[in-house]
Amino acid sequence: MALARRTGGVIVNADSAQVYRDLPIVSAAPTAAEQAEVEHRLYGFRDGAEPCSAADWAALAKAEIDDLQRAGILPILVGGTGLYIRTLLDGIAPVPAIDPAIRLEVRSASVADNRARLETLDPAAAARLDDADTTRIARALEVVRSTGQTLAQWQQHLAGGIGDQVTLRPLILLPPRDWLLARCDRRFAEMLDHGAIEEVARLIARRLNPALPVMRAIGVREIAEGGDQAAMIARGQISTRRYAKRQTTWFSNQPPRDWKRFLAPLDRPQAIDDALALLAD
RNA sequence: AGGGGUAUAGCUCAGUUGGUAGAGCAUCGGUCUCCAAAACCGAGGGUCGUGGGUUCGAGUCCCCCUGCCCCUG
Repeated sequence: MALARRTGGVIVNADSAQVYRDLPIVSAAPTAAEQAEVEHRLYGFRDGAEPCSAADWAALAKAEIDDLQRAGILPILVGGTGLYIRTLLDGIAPVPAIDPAIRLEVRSASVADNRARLETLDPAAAARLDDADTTRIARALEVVRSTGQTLAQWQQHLAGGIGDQVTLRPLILLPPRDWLLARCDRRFAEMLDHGAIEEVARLIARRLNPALPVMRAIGVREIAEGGDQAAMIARGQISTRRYAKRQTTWFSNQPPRDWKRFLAPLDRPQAIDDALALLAD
C-alpha cells in the first residue's frame, strides 16, 4: 500500500485465495477502504465454483501487467502464492486443457487406484512421486490419460513466462517467526469479528464440491466444523501458522538467490523506507 | 470428612502376564513445474506427579504424600 502510494503504482494480486469473491474476509483480501485508496486488480473477481489455476492466473496477471505498463503505471505484484509467481515469470509446460470427464474421474478416485493406474501409464512418474501424494499423482495421471503424453514430456518446455521481458524488483518478506505468528493469531481471531462465520455459512450453503480450492482456503473448514468461537479460532490459528511456516520454507529456498530478502518486522514506520532502500540497491 | 478413580512427550491418550516407553496432533526442518491458503516427506522432544518398598530388573506390584476428577455426607 505504502509503496503504491509513493510510486503511483497499482497493486496486482498474486494470492490464490484472494482471487475468489466468496471469501473477502477469510482470505484477508484488501478492504474496500484500501481498494478505494489505491487501485487493486485481480482481487475477488472469480466465482468459487470456478477454480483458478496457476496458468489461469498467470495469463490474467500478464494481461494486467501489459495494460498497466502501456499506461506508464507501475504494476506491484503482491501475494504469497509462490507457484503463481513462478508460473508468471518462468512460464509453465503448455499442457492442453484436461478432458473434463477424465479430470472428474481421476479426482474422485482414490490415491491408491490412481497410483496403480499411473504405474502402467507413466511408470517414471509413479516411481518419482510419493505413494500418498494425492495432488501430484492425480495431476500426472490426468495428463497422460487426457493428452497421451507424460507430464515429464510436456515439462521439457516451458511457455509463457515473462521473466525475461520485464524489469523485476523482487522483495521477499521474511519477518521474524515470533512476530509473524503473533500477527497470524491476531488476524484470524479478528476475522470472526468481521463476519467470517457468516461468510463461510454463505459459502457452505452453495454446496460446492469440497475439493474446490475455495472450499480448502484456510478458515472454511475450521469455521464450518462448528463448536464455539474459541474452538474455531484455535483451529484456524493452527492452520494459519502451519501455512506461514510452509510459505517461509518456499520463499526462503525456492526463489533465486539474488532476490532481496527483508527480514525485519513490518509494522514499524521505518519498515517501508528500509524496504525501498533494499530495492534501490 | 469417607469411598472410588486418575496422574506417561507442549496437548489428547496407548503401553499385553514386571525386562529402562509409543501414537495422533502441535513444534521444528524440508519438498514443490497449472485446484498450491493444496499435497507430501523428515526430525527433535519424556529422570513415566513426589518419596519409599518388593524384585536380578517397575510406567507396569505395594505403601506415604501431593494434584485433579467422580460419588456419599
